[in-house]
Amino acid sequence: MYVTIPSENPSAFAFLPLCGTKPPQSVQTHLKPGAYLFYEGDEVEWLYQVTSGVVRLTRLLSDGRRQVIAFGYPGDIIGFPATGNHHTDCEALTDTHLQPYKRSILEDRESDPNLHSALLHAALNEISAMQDHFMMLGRKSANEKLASFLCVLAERVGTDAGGYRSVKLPMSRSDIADFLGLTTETVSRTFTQLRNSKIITIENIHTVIIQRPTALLGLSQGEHD
Amino acid sequence: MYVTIPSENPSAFAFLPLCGTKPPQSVQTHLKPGAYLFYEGDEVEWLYQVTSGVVRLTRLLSDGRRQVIAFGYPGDIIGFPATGNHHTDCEALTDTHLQPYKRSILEDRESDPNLHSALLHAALNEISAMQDHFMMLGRKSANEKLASFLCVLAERVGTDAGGYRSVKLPMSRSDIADFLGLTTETVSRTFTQLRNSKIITIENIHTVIIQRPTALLGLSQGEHD
DNA sequence: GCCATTGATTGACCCTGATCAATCCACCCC
DNA sequence: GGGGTGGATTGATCAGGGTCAATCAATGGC
Repeated sequence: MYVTIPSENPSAFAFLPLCGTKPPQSVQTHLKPGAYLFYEGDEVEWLYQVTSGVVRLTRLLSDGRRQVIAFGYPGDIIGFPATGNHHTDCEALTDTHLQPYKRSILEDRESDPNLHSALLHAALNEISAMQDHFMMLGRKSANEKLASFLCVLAERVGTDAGGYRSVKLPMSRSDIADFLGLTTETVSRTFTQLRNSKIITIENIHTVIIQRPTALLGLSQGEHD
Repeated sequence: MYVTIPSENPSAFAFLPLCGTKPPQSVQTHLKPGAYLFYEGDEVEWLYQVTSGVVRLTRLLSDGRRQVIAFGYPGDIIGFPATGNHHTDCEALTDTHLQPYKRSILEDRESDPNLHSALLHAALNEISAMQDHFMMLGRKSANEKLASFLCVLAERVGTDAGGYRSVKLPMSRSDIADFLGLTTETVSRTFTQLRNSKIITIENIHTVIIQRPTALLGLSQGEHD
């Protein structure tokens, strides 16, 4: 999941045609919170589609700075191989179920044409979403970043809570910070600001309710207050 | 071209197997400086590989903020379609020659298997390079950003100039700024800093010579001074 | 139940990079 | 050659967000 420009609203995350064949023993299809699916440098053997749960893809700099590349929500494909190796670490944030696809399906067109085509389109959508995310990282303020993030989550995985939209945040504040290019302190302060201006309520640390979605959307697009 | 982590050094930008067939009249294969290849929203009919010259891909926010998504250097593929429409504007910065590929080659596996496979790999490499670029936009200082940018350019398109590496910068300072998530003033000041610390010399506004490549690489990775 | 641990929040302060404004410079056209 | 134009540089100032540090709150172990 990337923070894309709301107006575009691709939203059409479709589940790929799942292959009916049972995956071999060697593949992970279920992760407990905190479990790692792969590490940076590992050989890519499988792509995965998240079917339930949330994972986090991170990249580290030698001095410890971290960037959360993406969160993997149901429907998302993770593990696209450029060279033969993973470029990120992947950790489960919640109980997560995965549908594995052999990497060769992407490279070898014959084995399963439909799946090949579906994975290809997922890769192309990924490129497009990442382009939008550049704008967010490079050009948006802390306010706009967090508002955009909440808008995208509300749209994609929000649930109804008494007429309002409720958003679960399985990740920590520092995960959010490293995703948006901020610090935990700034993320925390920005949450507080949104709460004080009655745009959201913070039910608990992992759940926010969006009280004024239009105001939030406005903020995400650069309107002040 | 994205600003990737230098140590990885993919660098292996290979030209695709060019199709021998003459492209139809309707396609652009040559652009003069300032000419646009496509605009955001245009229908994607062709992918292009830059064979010579440099193009710039940009995305605009309604309030005028701009993000340069990428520069297209020889070898780069531009115009990957997610939906059927372009998500960026594309302008030539120099005299540019392009090799067009029908979009259908990506989607239709039959027409040209080799080319299909080559384009697919280009797309996967693109994803990987963009992930590195996230780190740069989200987590690097102005110094590190510009140093990284110059390192990547030196590696990729630098030429020899009396034992030193000379780098042509066909883009304006504000293009660089919008690419790195900075302002033109900051880019300009950072160039001046690099010049004052004798890491580069600025031959003219569009050409820099790298005097101390190791120092520049160090800066790009977060070493101070 | 009590304390230790870890993450979140808040506060005080500072610094990097943005903003606003004033030259400067290269290039071009008469 | 003179002057006009637009991008680049430099300067002065400001502010958004980072840093450092002090609570606060939730969780877990004993």
